[in-house]
Amino acid sequence: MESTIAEIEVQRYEAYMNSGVSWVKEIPAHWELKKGKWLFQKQDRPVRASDDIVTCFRDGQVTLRINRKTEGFTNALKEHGYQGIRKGDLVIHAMDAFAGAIGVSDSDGKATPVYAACVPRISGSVNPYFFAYLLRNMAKTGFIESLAKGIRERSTDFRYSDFGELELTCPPLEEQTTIVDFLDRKTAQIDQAIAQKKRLIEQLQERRQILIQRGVTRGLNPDVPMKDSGMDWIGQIPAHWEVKKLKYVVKILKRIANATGIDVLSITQRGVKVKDINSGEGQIALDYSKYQLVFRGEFAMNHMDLLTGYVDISNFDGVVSPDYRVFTLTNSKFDKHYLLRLFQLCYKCRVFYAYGQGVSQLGRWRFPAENFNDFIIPQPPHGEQQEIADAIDKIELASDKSINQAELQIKKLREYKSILINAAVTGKIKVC
DNA sequence: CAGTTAATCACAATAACCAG
DNA sequence: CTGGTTATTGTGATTAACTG
Repeated sequence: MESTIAEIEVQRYEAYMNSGVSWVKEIPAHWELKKGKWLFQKQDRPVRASDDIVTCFRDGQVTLRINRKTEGFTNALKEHGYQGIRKGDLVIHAMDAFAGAIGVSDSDGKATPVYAACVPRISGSVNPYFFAYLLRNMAKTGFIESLAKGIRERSTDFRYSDFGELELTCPPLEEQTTIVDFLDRKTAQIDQAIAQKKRLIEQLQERRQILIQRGVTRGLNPDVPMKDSGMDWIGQIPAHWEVKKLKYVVKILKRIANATGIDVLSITQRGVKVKDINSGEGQIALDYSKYQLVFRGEFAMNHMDLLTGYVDISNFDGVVSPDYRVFTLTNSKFDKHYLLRLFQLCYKCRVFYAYGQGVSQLGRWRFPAENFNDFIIPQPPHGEQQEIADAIDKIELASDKSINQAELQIKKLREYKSILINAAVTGKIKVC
């Protein structure tokens, strides 16, 4: 933590004193500690006819709801107790303050009664943006949550009255503004760097997908002569490849266990995993004896929902839901790992989706056995299948490495950002 | 009664369970 | 096999139930 702070040119204030409050040990000697209520006053404004709803998000942005998103909200039948919000108000969201829902509004509008709209007690005497940074920092460090009186998870109820009793670090006004400007600048830089890393990850994932797709459907040699495949989802394939219906390649199995005590497997989007049925998590079946057997090396597929389902080769002996599809390779001219890549591609690129059936395309879109059996796949020579599968393994390994690295960098940037904000608003560092 | 506090809703995503 | 349903989580709200 200290070493991360050292990355910026650390400048300390000349003198410090004990703060006397629990959440910060010492503060610059010329700063003051003031209760929230001496600095800010709660406003109770009537709602105007033209007001739109202002929302305070957990990242601290306080803006018209429609600026961020328009869906996923319900509208009140009668906006009982609603209040006016004005641009520049320090807004505290009593329910979600513990998670950082505190900020300065960038718009005029109205909000629900769980919001507190605060203005400086003496106009122009404090910079609300400084205190928004400070309070969000107190949320991030868990201090606001520690004040909770209620029992349920979101009961923190950090209301104006609680805010009013807090002793807040209060630098001179010019310093508040200097700190705000500094943090605005720095956090914008950090956010930009994070956005860049996120784009990089997207690009890596996209590129990986393209390479996998190319390998599976066209092979590794780009110069090989091509022919029409007759499969609408591929188009052309190498001229020396063949095609086969799945029923000549794999066989669907259904072996009901009629016994319990066997490991229950779950088919997740990260592969087949052993499910912990004693943890109380997820859905639990009344009767596991009707589950079907899966042996190591066999395929298991969630064909119940072509949107959220997936397919994998099991690394475990166990049982899965009888609603799932277990099948095994029966054609010695095919390589298991090439097939798996092909199937997984068909999920990710919504190829199977086109062959689905059901009442709802959202959540209930199945892949009927008949369509599965008649599904036509490319058949490269066996040795080439192995080469393709090996090449894809390598691609995946390399891109995983880059993606993990970028994710780690994002994590570090986020940490750095909160450490920086913490240091600036509590006077651990002097900014200029 | 108004203002708080507790409970509940909505919606999306994931991974299924169950009855006929 | 088909159609209907569910548990859980996160994050934005709304609304019912208390309390003085």
